[in-house]
Amino acid sequence: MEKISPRTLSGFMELLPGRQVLFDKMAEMLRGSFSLYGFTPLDTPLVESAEVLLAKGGGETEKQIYRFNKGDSDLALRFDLTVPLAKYVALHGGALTFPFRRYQIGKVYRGERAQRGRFREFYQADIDIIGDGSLDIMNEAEIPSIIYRSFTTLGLTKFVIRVNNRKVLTGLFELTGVGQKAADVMRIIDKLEKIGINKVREMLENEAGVDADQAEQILDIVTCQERGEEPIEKLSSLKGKNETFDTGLFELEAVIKHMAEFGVPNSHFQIDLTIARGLDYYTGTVYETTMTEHPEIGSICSGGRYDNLAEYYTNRKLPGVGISIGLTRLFFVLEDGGYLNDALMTAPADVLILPMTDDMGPAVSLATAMRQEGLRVQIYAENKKFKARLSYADKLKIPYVVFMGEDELSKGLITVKNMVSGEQTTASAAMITTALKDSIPGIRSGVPIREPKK
RNA sequence: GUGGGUAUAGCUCAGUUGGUUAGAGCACCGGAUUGUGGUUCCGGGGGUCGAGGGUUCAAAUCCCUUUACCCACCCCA
Repeated sequence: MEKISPRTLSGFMELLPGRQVLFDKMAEMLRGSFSLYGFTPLDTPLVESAEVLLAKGGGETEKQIYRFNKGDSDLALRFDLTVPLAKYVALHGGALTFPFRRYQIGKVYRGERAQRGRFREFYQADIDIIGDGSLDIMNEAEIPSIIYRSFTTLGLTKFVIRVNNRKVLTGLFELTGVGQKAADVMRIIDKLEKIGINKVREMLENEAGVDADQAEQILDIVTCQERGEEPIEKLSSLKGKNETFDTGLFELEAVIKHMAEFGVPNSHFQIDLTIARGLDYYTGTVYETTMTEHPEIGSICSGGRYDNLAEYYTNRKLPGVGISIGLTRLFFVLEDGGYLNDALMTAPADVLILPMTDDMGPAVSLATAMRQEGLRVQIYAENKKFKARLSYADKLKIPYVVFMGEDELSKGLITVKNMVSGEQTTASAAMITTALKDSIPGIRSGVPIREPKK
């Protein structure tokens, strides 16, 4: 029979068991961090009606979304976790308590060309705080501290949380007379770090149709940091001329001030007037977190404030603030930096039982008794050679193997072998179970270094 | 959607100006060692050279087409 060649689609990721364990550890640590801030877990469907997901319409989303029909239904895969959240709060708002704080870790889908750090299927970890009618700016300052805690908990130190405020930019554009072209100007300004000031100047003039002196005014403000100027001071000089600008500046100052109180050290955040985007529903504060040692991978966590998340689904006004962490990207950064290593590796079982007689009964009873005590146990029931069985334990890094052979069973005993030290002990099942129970918690947190063979 | 690159064993890759039966390392299986793994040694299985067509006495190698993947742009986590 002709075989179909097994393959995984481009941009989709599959991990081998060892790395999957590490990925799950990473997700678990993030959940731990999020719950410290009082967020509740949420899960929503991967598939939604296309009408719901495309409510906003137009733009990149429409081009990149996976969309398909099943019977008469027009369906789509979610391309982020924020739109489904909007639907969720619009639908269940009556039953939720606001401000609603939820976290969600799940896969999202984008039908774009895959490349380094860009996947078609990837995990996002989102946290959002949704208010009913209003939401205090304090929440916008708290979000970066959650990023800070989450990343440092994972062991990361080399990252910067950049903060900006869209109202500041919008106001600035109005002030310089390019308000009509705000979207294009923002898009181009956002490229500053990547392509440099000269190309940006060129693009502003050629693509956005901005006058040379208008471009100069904007660039003067936006790149002030590179010249060693203090952004807040620079912006303050423009105060009182545009309402949107003033509001944005006030918010930016407040966020910066409270962020410090929330414990984000100066070294890990900066005002960056060039970050503008993320998805386009943001209306005020925006965040973008990049890894100092992996600029090529792009933003690993971004988000911001949106004034009316659910406007396409309800008349109820539900402002919010949130961020999205690109877990799949984060995982590669963590692996590359050696943050996920054997110290975090956990074997799938604590004990492997090898029944060596035809009667599996005693092995099954022992497994049941050990599981009752909280030990993670596998029975190796296959009729393979002894060395193959031990090799199985070795490959899976299972730390203890129990032998149940004629010799032991006839005396009512069992033998346990410590796969790390090679030591073997023969004793009653009860004694061994108790001894393992005491030693396992330490083992489970990581596989100890194997002693060299003599 | 646009541009560039790559495609040889399960994986990572060699393969000379086209020239006998296409190789290595890792992985896998067996043996040395029938109740003792991770080391070592010996042996073994596994390939329509991505697919289709062409040039040639002869193609993994040269040409054309096509597909997939990778990288970059757009955009983004």
